[in-house]
Amino acid sequence: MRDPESVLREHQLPVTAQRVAVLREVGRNPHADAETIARGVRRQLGSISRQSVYNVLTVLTDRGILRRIQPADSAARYEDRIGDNHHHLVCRACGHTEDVCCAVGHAPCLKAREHHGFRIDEAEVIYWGLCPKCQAGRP
Amino acid sequence: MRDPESVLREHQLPVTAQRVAVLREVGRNPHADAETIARGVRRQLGSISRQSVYNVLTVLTDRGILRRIQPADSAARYEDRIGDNHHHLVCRACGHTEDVCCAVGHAPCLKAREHHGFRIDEAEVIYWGLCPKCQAGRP
DNA sequence: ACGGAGTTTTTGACATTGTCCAAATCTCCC
DNA sequence: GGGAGATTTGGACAATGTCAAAAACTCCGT
Repeated sequence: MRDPESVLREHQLPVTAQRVAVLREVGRNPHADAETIARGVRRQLGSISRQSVYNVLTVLTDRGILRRIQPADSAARYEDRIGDNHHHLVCRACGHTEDVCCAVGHAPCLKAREHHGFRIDEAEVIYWGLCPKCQAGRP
Repeated sequence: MRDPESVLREHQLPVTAQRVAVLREVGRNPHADAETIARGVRRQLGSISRQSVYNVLTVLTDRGILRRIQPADSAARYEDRIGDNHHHLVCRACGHTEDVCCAVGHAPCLKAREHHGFRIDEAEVIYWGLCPKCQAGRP
């Protein structure tokens, strides 16, 4: 992710310490959940309210600056790698998440054959399995 | 889904009124969440504890009798259509969920090109969009 | 049928993740 | 600097689950 402050300005969002710090945290720590991000921001700023973390993440996600992913059995996670339509590999045991390139090609990489009248805007793919560590028996 | 009682016996699970009722509810109401299932079971049995609903759903899911799906922004949902590797169409506005056939072919219908050492057991695909009703402006 | 071992259900407390609201604070622009 | 409007904060609240121990039930052999 580029300089957080510039990113905010480009999107005409007021620049606040909280937003800058959250963006920095997500850049440093892809697939982090809200609580992890909050802890990181507290190391940067000293403190931040829980509500602000959610406010910021929501605004940034709505503007398309961040992407929210929400695998089963874990809190929502955030990443700043957007627009390249990659997918995720998630460990069933420890929740560890990795990016994988799109299985097929360009976005949208998949098209449902039937759409039941839905207007589809995204195909999300999650590969479930066990990460190397959990296969070895220690999560 | 076939006769709930037979299904339980085949899996060597003790047959209890709660399990039978939960299975019946899920069969009747695909993609229902735990709370919806609990309400349905209460109509059948008069009452069931929240914990039992979770116990039953967990046991049945672990045995592969039910499948749990957990789209972002909604509670876990359950279905009894398993083994055919179908996927889901989820409405971003109202959460309404529909089944769609596998986009490519047989299970597993997708293979990640990189696997980062993960042992992958399932590829889950969720198509996000707006259902016909929400497109029309009333959810 | 009956008894009893082992499983399941219930109850109630607790944890996590997130939202709502109003007041205080801050950012941006003039 | 001043001020309008947006953001952050703090505290209560909601939804979705999980934990643990006691009560109830199912199944199996007799």
